[in-house]
Amino acid sequence: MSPLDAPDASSSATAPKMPDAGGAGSERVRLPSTALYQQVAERLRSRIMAHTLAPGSWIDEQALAAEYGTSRTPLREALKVLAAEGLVTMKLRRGAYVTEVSERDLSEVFHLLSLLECDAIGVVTGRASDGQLRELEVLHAQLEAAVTDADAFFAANERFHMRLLEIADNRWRNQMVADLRQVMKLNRHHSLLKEGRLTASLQEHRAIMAALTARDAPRAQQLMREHMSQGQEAAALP
Amino acid sequence: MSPLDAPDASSSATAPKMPDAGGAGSERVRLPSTALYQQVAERLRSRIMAHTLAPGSWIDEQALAAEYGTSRTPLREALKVLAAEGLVTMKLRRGAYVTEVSERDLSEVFHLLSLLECDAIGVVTGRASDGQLRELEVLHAQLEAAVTDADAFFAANERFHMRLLEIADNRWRNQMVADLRQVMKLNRHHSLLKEGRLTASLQEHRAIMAALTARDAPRAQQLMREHMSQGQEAAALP
DNA sequence: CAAAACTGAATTATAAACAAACTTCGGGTA
DNA sequence: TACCCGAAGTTTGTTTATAATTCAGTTTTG
Repeated sequence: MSPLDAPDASSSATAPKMPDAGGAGSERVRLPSTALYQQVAERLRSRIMAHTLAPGSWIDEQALAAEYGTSRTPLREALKVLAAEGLVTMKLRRGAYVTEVSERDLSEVFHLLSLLECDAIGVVTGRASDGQLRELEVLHAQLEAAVTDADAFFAANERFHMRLLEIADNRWRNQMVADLRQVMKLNRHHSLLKEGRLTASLQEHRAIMAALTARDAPRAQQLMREHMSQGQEAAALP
Repeated sequence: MSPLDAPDASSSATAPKMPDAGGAGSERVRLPSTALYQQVAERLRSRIMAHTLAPGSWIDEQALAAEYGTSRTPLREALKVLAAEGLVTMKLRRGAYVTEVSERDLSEVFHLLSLLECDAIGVVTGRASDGQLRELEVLHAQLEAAVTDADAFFAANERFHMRLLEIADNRWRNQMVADLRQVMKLNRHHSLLKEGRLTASLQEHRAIMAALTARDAPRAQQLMREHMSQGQEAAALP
């Protein structure tokens, strides 16, 4: 049987109850819908992405455990997970620090992302149903509508790419892309919001969408490759 | 995926002394050159690959911890790492079981391996030094010499592919390929040793090597694609 | 005066203990 | 006979404690 994936999507925004460190709650109602180490991992990811935990900085286990109101064990388990994702690096007997991505790392990650997404879009042009293409058109329309709001544009862009990958429907590729995108976000200047870049990105998306509806796989792949390349150049410079 | 591994793989001069990992004796080694959870993870990987821990079987934490002479804590940390690599799957409140790879999973993994290795060989044809190509020729010669011994052939094949990736020199891709290959090995019948397949694989390698020395990137990629495809077909059937 | 070594605190790695939850087995009832 | 309910046992998740190691500050010596 295929292994069932835990329903805990990485975007599980439902943090039901934060374990209050004060312990004032006399109610013993506990609904551990997700493992504690996963909640801790998610919170750590957020802080790392927001650069509240800066790249290169060491992670103080007991300080963070105290802040989250847990013991060190779930936090250490979460650190192992994040290390496997590449977000932190573990040093023997010295703990974990937030991974620093060099310019070269960024280039390598972009290269792989481009490779994987180009492959994905090739699969999609060949296999997607008309309804799924319609779905992508809807997401693209959201992108068009969000041209004035950089944050909304970024979010819509991410939704489009993620949906594309879901339609391509390769569990392992999806996981790899998710991890790579996380690593990419470690970089300080992931600003695809340079003024000119935003409209340029939109036009590239428009062309990609056209190739998709035309089910022109080679063209879609080529356009995606250029799109990713442009994105890299926009992100590489400070 | 764990992109950053401890640099102990390289020939660093620091502590090449490896304490016996199987030391179940009462004597405690005072020089832990590697973290205990990593040793446990390595032993678990071996057992999973050897199918001593069968796919789909649940993992008994305290039984394994007792067998390894450790407490449950390092074992649980190792399980988290293996889960991130895709070797085991964690179920909330029910523990971990060895991941079962379906026929479809295998196909997906092969697809990605092909994609990544084709890209790698393309990079290598463009960037490798003459000395590095010579190195690959040596490894290929080992492959030719091992045509009579299936195990030796398998090992030489792995060395060749691994060296190719090292020369391509993308840390993140290397880690991804390593993880994917591990997952692939979960499958029972990874027998690339069907009688005809072995010599066919050798000939494919010969052609790939020729394209490499000729620095013909498109041809090398095409040949590698066919090589991986053949390998998949050979492995897919029981 | 500088450099090496020693001592102390702080932090990590591991182990053991505790509590909650899922599973299993048994009994009762429709 | 089949199904529902419940308690005991086993297993996981989390907390707490212990041992070992690193780092910083100080001292001592050449």
